[in-house]
Amino acid sequence: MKTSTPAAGSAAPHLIADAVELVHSYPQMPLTVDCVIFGFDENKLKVLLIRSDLEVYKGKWSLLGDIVKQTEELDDAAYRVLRERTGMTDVYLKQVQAFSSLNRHPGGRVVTVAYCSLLNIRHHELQITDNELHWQNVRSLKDMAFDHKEIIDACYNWLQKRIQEHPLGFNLLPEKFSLRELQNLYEAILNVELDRRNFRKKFFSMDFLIDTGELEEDVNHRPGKLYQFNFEKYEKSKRKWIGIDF
Amino acid sequence: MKTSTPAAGSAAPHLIADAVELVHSYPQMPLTVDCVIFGFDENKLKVLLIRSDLEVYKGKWSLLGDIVKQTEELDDAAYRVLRERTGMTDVYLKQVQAFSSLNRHPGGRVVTVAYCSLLNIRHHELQITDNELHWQNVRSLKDMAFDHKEIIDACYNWLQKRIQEHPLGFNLLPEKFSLRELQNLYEAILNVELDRRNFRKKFFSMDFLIDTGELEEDVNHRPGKLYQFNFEKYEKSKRKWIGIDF
DNA sequence: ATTGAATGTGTATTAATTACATGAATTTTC
DNA sequence: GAAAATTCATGTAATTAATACACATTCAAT
Repeated sequence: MKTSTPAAGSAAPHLIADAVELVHSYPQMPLTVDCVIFGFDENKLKVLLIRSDLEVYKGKWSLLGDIVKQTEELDDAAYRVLRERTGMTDVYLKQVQAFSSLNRHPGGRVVTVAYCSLLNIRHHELQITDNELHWQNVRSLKDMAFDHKEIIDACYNWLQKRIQEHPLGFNLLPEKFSLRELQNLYEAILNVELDRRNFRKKFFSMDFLIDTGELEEDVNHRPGKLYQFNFEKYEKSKRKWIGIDF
Repeated sequence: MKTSTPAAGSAAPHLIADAVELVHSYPQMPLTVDCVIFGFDENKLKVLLIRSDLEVYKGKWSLLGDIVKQTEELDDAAYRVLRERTGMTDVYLKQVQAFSSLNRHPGGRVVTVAYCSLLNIRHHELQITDNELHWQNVRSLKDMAFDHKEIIDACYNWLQKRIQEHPLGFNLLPEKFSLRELQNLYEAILNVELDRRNFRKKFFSMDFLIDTGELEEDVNHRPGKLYQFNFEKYEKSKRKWIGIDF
């Protein structure tokens, strides 16, 4: 998953043995990943939660997470959680932050690395059959297990910032979307109201939207045009951005 | 260091015991922190390195890092490294990213969390007596131990981005600085040339610079005014920032 | 006193952001 | 099927921010 810098791969065996011995002397601790999985539905930003499997937290909601295996990279562990829980593979996923409070887990010292994931709540692969799972409004979280409220807050802040600088939002929408849907998404995530005309102007001037020529269906008013995001063109443009401002 | 959400602190003892048993069944692994300590000197961005203590990496430079203790938070471990190595306490320090490649350490699986630290290279508390330490130009790194080149690159990218949105840069300068020094800092970090008049206009319009009334000394040309950054005023302003752009 | 080098400031141009109003397409209502 | 209601689609003027650019001032060195 991560590009790896081979670490002294061809060094003499006794040197490696020394290093191995050193590492064996290091204190060890359990490491987990927790996925903050965002979805967008009914014009609200949602997060996917599961009932805590700990009796101490009975009834409380928690994030989807798991231990990191001895020979597993963090990204892979997070993808594994996503795959096992949602059945989805090509999902947006980024590491956000490690949390290490000593008392964050009632069972003892557990360090966790939080990941932010974005997916389309209507995606056909997404089979949330487990009735212990549910999508909850991001702004009505309370009484969560562990430090998961804090973790979600961190990921939500991260998302609010990131979505303004990178085209992440499209991961939350269907492949084809109307401009109104896109604006609703931004308004929900940023918790602001935006002027429709200026919003459209902004996105059109970026010139990354492809007009599919299709129209919305099953909508009880004049249907809007459907667009796709031109990821290919975006990748090529890669703007260099200087704008000191604080 | 981190605000901690007490985890089911008052739950029944047998429930805690269950949780403890669960955590004991988790795989464990060594965890370290690595500090990317930036300094600014001779109009160049520098990073503080130390000779690797591993024989496998004999002669190569590495970051300042250490193991995370069983009952130590990540932030505290990073601060400890800073304190022990530089003698400095009130230092800018932020977690950046965890690195977990399986082969990143020749002695076996070691996950590390990278921190970005900024300090004034001339600070009187900074005692780099150890001649195994040295400040190296960020843009002339090669042949580093572990994946430390990759870690520095990540922190450097993080810094380039962050410094445009938050007043971090001042941590690299003396308390009182000239506008020219400030501009040199930005130019060095962002690797661009900026127009002097527009740069000044920009900073003055933010209105966070305090004119100390003092002038530069020991400079063989017309001395510039010395300014301080008004952190207090900045903290109060906390602009809310909406600017979709990518 | 003259030269050199860096500081300090202002203005005109361009680009980006904001505020704001009307006509067109489609569904619902009567 | 005509009228009402709703949402889509678009343009322009005013403001604000970013950029490009030139000259007078201060101090040090000679």
